[in-house]
Amino acid sequence: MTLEKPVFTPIKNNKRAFEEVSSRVKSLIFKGVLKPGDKLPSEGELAKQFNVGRQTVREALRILELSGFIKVQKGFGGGPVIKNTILANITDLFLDAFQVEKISIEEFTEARLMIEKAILNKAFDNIEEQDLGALKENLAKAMGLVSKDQLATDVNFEFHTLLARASKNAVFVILEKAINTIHHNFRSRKSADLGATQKAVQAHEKILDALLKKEREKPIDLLERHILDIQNSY
Amino acid sequence: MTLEKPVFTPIKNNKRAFEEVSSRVKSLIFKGVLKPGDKLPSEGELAKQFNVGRQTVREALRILELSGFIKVQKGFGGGPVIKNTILANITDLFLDAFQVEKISIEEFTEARLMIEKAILNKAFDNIEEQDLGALKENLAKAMGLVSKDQLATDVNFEFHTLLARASKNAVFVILEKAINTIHHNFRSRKSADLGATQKAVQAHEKILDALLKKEREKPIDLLERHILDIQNSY
DNA sequence: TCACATTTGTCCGTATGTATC
DNA sequence: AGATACATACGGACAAATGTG
Repeated sequence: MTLEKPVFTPIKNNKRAFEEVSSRVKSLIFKGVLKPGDKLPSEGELAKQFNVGRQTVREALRILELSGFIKVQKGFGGGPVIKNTILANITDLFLDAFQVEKISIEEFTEARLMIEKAILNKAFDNIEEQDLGALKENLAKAMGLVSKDQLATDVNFEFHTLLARASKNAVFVILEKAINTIHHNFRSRKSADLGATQKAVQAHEKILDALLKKEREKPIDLLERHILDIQNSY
Repeated sequence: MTLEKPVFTPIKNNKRAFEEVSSRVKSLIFKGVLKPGDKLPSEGELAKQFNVGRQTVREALRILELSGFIKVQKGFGGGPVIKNTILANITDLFLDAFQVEKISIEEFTEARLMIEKAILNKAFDNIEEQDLGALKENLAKAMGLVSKDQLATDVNFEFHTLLARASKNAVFVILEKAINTIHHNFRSRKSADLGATQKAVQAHEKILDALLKKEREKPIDLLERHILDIQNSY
C-alpha cells in the first residue's frame, strides 16, 4: 500500500529560518502557552534561544507584527509583547485590496447591508436575555453621551458588534468587526458630526425596541434604512 | 487663518525606515506604476536607491510579501517580483483568526450559507449573458473531467466564484474567494473523493438550470442543500 | 557535468535612537 | 541628568540556491 499524502512531516523543511521562528511563536500562541500581555524575550535573547542571528529574529517579528500577534515597544523595558489584533490587521489588508480592486463605497455598503441583515436575522433566533441587556446598556451609554453633546461613535460601532454576538456565531463577529473597522476608515475622512451620532442612536433605539417586541422583519427593515442613511451622509 | 488639518506632510515622520520603504513601493503599485509581473531591483540595489541598509530593505520586503504584493525568488535571475495575492493572504489571516477564536466547521458553514445565499440573490438581479456563458463553460469542463474519472475540485470552486462575479459586486468576489480558500483548507485534511466531485457537479448543474429558467428561489434552495451536503461529508 | 555569476538567506559587529528608572 | 536596556539601522562577510554557458 502506498500513501497518497505524506503522513510524516519532513525533518528538513524548506522553510526559511525566519518563517520557522515566526511559526514556532504562533504555534505557542495557538496552544495558549503565550497569552496577550505576555512579554517575549528581547531580540538578542530570542536569537540565542533559537540559535539564529538577530536579523532572522527581526524578520520573524515583522511577520508576527503584521499578522497582529505582537506589538514591539522601543526603549527601556520594551521588546515584543503578545497582542491579538489579528482582526484589525485583516482589515488593513482589506483596505489594500479595496485600493487595488478599486472598490467603491456603494459596493461596500451593499455588501455590508446583506451581511448585517443576515446577522440580524440569525440574531433574532439566538438572542438571549444577556444580549438584550448588553444592547440596552450600550444604548443607555450612547444616550448619555449625546445628552451631553458628546460624540458616541465608538459606542455606536459597538452596537453592531453586540448584534453580531447575539447571533452566537463567531464568524459573524469577526466579519462585523472587519466591517466596522473598514467603515471607520471611510468615516475618518469626514469631520466629526454630532447630528450623525444622534441619528444613529435614534435608529439603534428603534431597532432594539422592535427586537424587544420579538418582531423579526421590522428590525431588519430599520437596520437597512439605518445603514443606507449612513451611506447617504457621505 | 489656521488650518485644522496639516497640509504639508512632515519631513521627518515617525515611521520606521522599513515601513517607509514598504509604503513607498505599495504606493507605486496603487498608482499603477508597478504592475504584476514587474521585477523589483535586487535587495542590494534597492538599498542603494533608497539609501538604507540591506536589512531595512529585507524587512520591508517581508511586509510586502506577507501582504501579498510581491513574491521573492532566490538565485540567479531571481529577486522580488510584483504579484497580487492579497486575497489569498487575507484568507491566511482569517485562518489565524479562526484558530485563535477556535471556530468550528459548523459556524463556518452557517456563515458561508448566509453569504452565498445573499450573493446568489444579488446575482439573480444582475446576471448577464456572459456570466451564464462562463457558468456553462465551467460546468462543461467539470463534466468532462468527471466523465474521465478525474477530480474537478478547483473547477467546482470556480463555479462559486463565477456566481459571485455575476453579482457585479467586487466585495462579494473577495468574500467568496476567501470562503473558497478557507473551505479548501478544511477540505485538505480529507482524502480526495471522486464521489464528492460528482455530487457537486450535479448540484451545480441543477443550480445553473434553475438560473437559466429565471427562477429566483429555487437556485437558492438548491445552493443551500448543496452547501449543507458538503458539510455533512466531513 | 562543471564552473560561474547573481541574488537571496543568514550571521556578526557596531553605532545610534529611545523610553524608563 | 545620567545610566540602562532595548529596538533600530548600517556594513561586511559568507553560505545556499538557481539559472547560464
